Amino acid sequence: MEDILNTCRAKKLRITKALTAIVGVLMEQKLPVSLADLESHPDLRKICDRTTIFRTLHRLEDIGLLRRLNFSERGAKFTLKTGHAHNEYLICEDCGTVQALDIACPVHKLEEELAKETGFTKLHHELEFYGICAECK
Amino acid sequence: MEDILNTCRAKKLRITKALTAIVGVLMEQKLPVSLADLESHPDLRKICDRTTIFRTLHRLEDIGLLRRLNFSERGAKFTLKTGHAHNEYLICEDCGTVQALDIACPVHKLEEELAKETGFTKLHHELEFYGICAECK
DNA sequence: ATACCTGCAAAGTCTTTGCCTTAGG
DNA sequence: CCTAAGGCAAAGACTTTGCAGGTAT
Repeated sequence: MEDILNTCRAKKLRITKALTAIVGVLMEQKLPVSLADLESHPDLRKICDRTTIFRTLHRLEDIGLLRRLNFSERGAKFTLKTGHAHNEYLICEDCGTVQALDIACPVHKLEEELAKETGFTKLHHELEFYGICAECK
Repeated sequence: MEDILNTCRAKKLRITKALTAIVGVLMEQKLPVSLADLESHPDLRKICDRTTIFRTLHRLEDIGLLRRLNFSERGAKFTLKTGHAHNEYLICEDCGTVQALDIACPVHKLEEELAKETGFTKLHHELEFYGICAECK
């Protein structure tokens, strides 16, 4: 938590009540969350409105602390980049549940090769497996 | 083309002018396209409107001929599932260009393991690499 | 003949911006 | 103090739906 706030300070963000609350909520998430998820979170509902969350998320993204994911049909989801970020997810197309896969990155080597072959920099990836889960089948 | 239309017939879709035109345009695409891309395509612009394309895409998705992808920040993109579908893409976060990677699927084995371990069925995946391309850097 | 399909317009949903106020450094 | 951040309301950008009329089978 302090690490994150220090990075914010270093990047000239002001440490406001909203920022600390949002970072706090983001830290306790096991899965990526949407803007709407945050808006309705009890710790945020009363202290800041949607616009503040929206802009704060973008600031965090700009300074490289937050990753935006696009796997939901409608709307982005966000996850902190700190620590052991998961980049692989398993999603049921029927009930919509998402689980992070706790596996070694299966495309790390490929990513390095791509960087070499294509000249792309700052490579990262997003890998989602979709299917129908055991319950829904 | 005939294969696709036959599948449509088998699934009780009516073979309308709009359907054949949309399938035709989809077949000539090398990359996934958005609803807006289709709407402005010269072969479609005059013969059908956005709603028709929207609903046709959903019908094609329902009968399993079309895949919906979510990698663009805003709005879905679609690609036919026929033949050698690409499931891996390389995307520049600055200029937004997308290229399909012509590589052997790097997660095929993992996908089979997942099916076995989790009980998921109908597994498929979406893998996107993001970065900054050589020109934009 | 009868479902299904189409087009237009309108309603939704979620994101983004303008502008004035508040408060961090 | 000075400038970034917050809040409200309104504008955007797409997507989705209702309904009347057209068309494939």
